[in-house]
Amino acid sequence: MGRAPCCDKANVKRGPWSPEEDAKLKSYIEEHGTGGNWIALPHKIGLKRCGKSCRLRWLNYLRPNIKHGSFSEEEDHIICTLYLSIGSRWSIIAAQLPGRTDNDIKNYWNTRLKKKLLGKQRKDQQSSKKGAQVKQEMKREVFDDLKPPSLCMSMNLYQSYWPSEYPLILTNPDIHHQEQLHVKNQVPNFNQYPFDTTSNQAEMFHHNCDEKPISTTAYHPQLANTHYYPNGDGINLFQEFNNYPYEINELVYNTTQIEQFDGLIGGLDNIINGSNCTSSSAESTPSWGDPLVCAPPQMGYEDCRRELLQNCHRDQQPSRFQ
DNA sequence: AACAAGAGCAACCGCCCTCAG
DNA sequence: CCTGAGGGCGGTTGCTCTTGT
Repeated sequence: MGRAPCCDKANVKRGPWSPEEDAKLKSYIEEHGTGGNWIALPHKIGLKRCGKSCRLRWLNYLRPNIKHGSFSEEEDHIICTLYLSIGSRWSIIAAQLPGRTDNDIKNYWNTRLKKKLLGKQRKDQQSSKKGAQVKQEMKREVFDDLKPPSLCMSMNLYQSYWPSEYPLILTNPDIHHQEQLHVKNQVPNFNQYPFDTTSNQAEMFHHNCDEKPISTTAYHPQLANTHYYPNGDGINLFQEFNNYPYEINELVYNTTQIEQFDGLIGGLDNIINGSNCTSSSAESTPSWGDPLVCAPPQMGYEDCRRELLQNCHRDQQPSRFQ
């Protein structure tokens, strides 16, 4: 048995809202509120609209303090940084941008920011392409048919917080296609641990890193509310990374100019916690292609875990976190 | 000037989660 | 505990406007 529709689709108006409908909805909600029931709302006002449609119209367009118009550079930066950190959780990203709706941000990302990012990347690549890179690209064409190299993304997230004495090699998750992206020098060697997409990736990481590096999430417990939860054995750092959008994986995988992503990820601190990183340029505010120099973690694994748990507890998270 | 292609965005769709009965 | 309604959210669609030829 299928699910009952929320409204009689044959008898509701669809398509663009008229100014009259907007005015009706706006004045009613401003006077009476939503009443906690969107489905019943249109009947009360005499609107021939689906309740969900009313909700969407109110949230995305009619409610007060909605910001329309172009996005600022700072907003761009926040969106990109959070997208790289938490993926397409538009409502969470929107919560960091007062006046912006998740729908707005989603549209903005899909139509402009994504292209801006990829366009910049391609331009950079074209201008600096050398023989080895061409070779790598040819090799990658074969690889395109395979699973996106999600681990590259997750590894890269660590970069800003990775102690310089523990340089990284990014490795494709597919053990049969170990094309490596050298981020800094060498070691540790992830290849020695058999990898498949269903294995416990956190365990592997844990093993290799001697518990020293801490995830961005661990530094920013606010984001832990989204998905990254500690379990009894530590923090499950990787459970979401397989869901990373392909183009971001590709971007990270493809890039030889990791500094750009350092800047993005390191910028999280500026956005959420206040600065823990310093820009390598004279400006205090990081911008595109502006490498950030981040201090190595001051906290150890246990410290971070404790802090994360405290935050979970404070925010009344379910007991599974304790 | 006319047409096609592309870009931008509002709105819809449908799945998932929560919670009341 | 089970079920179904409502809300929330991410993905997608399709209309309108702009730009290029």
